[in-house]
Amino acid sequence: MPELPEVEVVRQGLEARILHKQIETLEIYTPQMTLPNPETWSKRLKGQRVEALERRAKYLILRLSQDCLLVHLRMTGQMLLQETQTDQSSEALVLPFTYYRRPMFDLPDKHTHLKLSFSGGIQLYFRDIRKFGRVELLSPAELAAHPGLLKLGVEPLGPDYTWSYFQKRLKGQRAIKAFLLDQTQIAGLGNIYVDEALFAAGILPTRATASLKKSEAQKLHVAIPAILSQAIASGGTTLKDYLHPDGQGGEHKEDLQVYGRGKLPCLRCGKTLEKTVVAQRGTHFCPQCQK
DNA sequence: CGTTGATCCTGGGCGC
DNA sequence: TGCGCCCAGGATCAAC
Repeated sequence: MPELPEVEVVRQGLEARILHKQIETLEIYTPQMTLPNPETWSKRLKGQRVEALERRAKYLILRLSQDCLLVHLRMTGQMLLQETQTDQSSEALVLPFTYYRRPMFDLPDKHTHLKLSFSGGIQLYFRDIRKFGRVELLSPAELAAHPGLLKLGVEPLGPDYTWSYFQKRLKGQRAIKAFLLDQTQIAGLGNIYVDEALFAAGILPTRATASLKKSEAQKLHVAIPAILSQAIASGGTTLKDYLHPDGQGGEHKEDLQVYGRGKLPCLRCGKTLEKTVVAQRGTHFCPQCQK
C-alpha cells in the first residue's frame, strides 16, 4: 500500500525519466478511473510537457504546460514506465519495465487503466488491480482548490513539522494510532509506518493521545521522519503490489520491525509480537517494548 | 467533534 | 480441483 515513502520513490523515478518530455498520445482503458470527462483528455493533454513532478502526502502531482495530473495510488496503484529505444540500425527495441525482475505481466494488461506516450519513446502506464486509485486532470486553479489536498495536515518531512505543531495536536482521548492515520493532522502516514513509528517510540497503539508523556511524544515526533526517510532511502516497502516505475520492488520490507510480523519474535527483545485491531486497522506491536 | 460501519475492488489464502 | 468465505486497507460518506 503506497504511503508517503513509496509515492516519493515513484516521484523520483518518474522525474528522472519524463521531466520535460511531451505527451504525444494517450489511451484510456478504464474511464471511471480518469476523472473528470475522460473523453476530453486526449485533445487537452496532447502536446503538454511535464514541467515538474511533485508529491503532497500520498498524492503525486504532474505539473504540465497548462494542466495538472493528480494521482492517488490508494492500495494497489502503480505508475510504470516502458521505453522504446532505437539503436544504430534504427531497429525499435522495447525495453520492458520488467527488465530488472521476473516478468509478471505485460503492459497493458487487464489492470492497466491509462497509458501516456511521451516524446523520446517513453510510455507511462497507470495500473491498479483493485481500482481504488484515481488520476484527475485539473487546471492549476482546480488543483489548488482540490478538497482532498486542502484537508491535509503537515508534511512530516517538511519544515512545518515542528515539535510545537505536533505537541499542540496531541489533545483528546483518541488512540494515538488513529491520530497518526488522520491525514488532516500529519499527512502521508499509512498503516505500515504508523505501526513502525509507534514501535520505534515504544508506545502502544491504543494509548490516548493526551496520555503520552512529553518524553514519549518527543520520541514519536522524531521517530516519524526518521522512519520515513529510511524507507525512502531503501526504495519503499514492497509487500505484494508496490513497484518502482521501472518495475523493481522496494527493499524496506527487510527493515520492518513489527508490520507483518505478528507471532514472530520481537527483533529487539525476543518476546512474541502481537496483532490486534486498532482504529479499524490490523495493528502490530511488541507487548514488552511498547508501553 | 469523534467514532463506527459501509463502500469501492480484486487476489490470495483458507476450510471443507 | 473448486467453491464460498473472509481479509487486506486509503479515502469518503452516512449515521449516531
